[in-house]
Amino acid sequence: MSDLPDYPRVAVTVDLVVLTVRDGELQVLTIRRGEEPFRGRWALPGGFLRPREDLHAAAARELMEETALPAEHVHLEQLASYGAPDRDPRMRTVTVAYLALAPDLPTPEAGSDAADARWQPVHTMLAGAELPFDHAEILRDGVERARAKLEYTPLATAFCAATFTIAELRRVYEVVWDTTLDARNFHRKVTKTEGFVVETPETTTRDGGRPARLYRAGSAPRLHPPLLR
Amino acid sequence: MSDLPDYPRVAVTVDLVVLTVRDGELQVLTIRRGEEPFRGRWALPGGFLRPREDLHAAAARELMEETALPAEHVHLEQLASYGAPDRDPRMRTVTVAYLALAPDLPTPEAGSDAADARWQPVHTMLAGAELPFDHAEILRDGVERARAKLEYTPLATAFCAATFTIAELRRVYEVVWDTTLDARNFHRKVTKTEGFVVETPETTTRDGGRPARLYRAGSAPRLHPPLLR
DNA sequence: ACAAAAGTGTTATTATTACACCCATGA
DNA sequence: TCATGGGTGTAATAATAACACTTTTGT
Repeated sequence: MSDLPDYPRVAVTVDLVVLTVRDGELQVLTIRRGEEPFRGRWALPGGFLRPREDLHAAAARELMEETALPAEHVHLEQLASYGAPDRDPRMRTVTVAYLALAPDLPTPEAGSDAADARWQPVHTMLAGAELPFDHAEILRDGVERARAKLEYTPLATAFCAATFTIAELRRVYEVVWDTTLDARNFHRKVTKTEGFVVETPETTTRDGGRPARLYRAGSAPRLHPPLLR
Repeated sequence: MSDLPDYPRVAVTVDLVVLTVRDGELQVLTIRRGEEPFRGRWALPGGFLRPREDLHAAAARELMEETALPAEHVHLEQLASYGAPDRDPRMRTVTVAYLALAPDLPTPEAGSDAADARWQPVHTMLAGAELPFDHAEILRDGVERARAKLEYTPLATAFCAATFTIAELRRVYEVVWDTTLDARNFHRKVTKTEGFVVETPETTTRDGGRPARLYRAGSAPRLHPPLLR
């Protein structure tokens, strides 16, 4: 690196792909833009990086500010960065996208910059040319990341509440992967994979039928062996 | 996003983790810094994003400029972005790191900005506090990405020449994972995994012993089933 | 009693592992 | 001929998949 009054400064933003499983389908959090460009359009939440702010902190702040989701229940990881020279018509921007996975929470409130905030099905948002900027590409990448990570990490638990049944966890896999899984084999596999889930003393009948044991997320960072699609 | 004379511009750089397998160990391409800060120290190659340049194009350009490696034989993918407010003592920077995997090529020439360029063992560069900025963290993340991707993608072929023997491919796995693998089972697994490698008519005796068939990289984007560590 | 969902048992198939053994070359 | 690494066969073990069956609740 040389020194650089001659090198251009870029506006850095953080955008969020916040996914949840709701009504049996994968949904993404969208905000209605309150500012130009694309005012009134549904878009991914995001905003500018602040002068002395870390990237991850900026993502967590946007999650709070724009969506009012309780951050402690949300898994947040960096997804990728996007910097095509013309991705924003106003100026040169580079955005660092973050992927957030949330349990099925109440519809979020709109924050200061957003006129409205709403969960919408991923397939709807990717079907037409709904999303502005390169948000469709970012969303596709986020969904693909989530799909891949369900295989070899215990990340599916991030879509569940603090305690959950094995069947609820299975529905996460079925929705994200768009497949059906054998409930009985899935049950064995999950409960036998070291560190994936931890048994609690409680049971629930909220899914109907025989009471199901409730589990909490385990501490294993990876699944051995992986759960293959 | 609101409009933003009030929002700060950030200097965006691209840094490269270029890995290869050389002399039976995993090595990383380093350049000796020709400028302050950290002049004279070994660091990851990198440089500033240009005004109308895409991120991937900037990474490919830096690979050419600073290391003079033939880009067509190098796998290049985005790794992650790093933006701690004090990561560069000069100014606020965000760097988009790219991971490059190269076959065992001749020692690269130094480019314009670098006083020198050299392959160095990864374990050496991570042992002390050799690397400036947050380059040690970036290198660790790059190595971890490479290790993980060998399991479920055919990426190991990126460390090999255009044609390679199964044993050469196995040595890549052994070096990157720091394990030993059963040569006979590895051979079967690789040749039977659909789309991993494609047989060529040629053989070679460059590894000694009985002539080994040469293969090219296949077209499968993922390995089914994965090759587990 | 019945429906619904949880959870266990059993078996066939497939994948993994370990290692004996043969093959084709250079020296 | 011997050493070296390439490559195939085979049998034990382990993981996966398919599905019959029992358990425990709400209605």
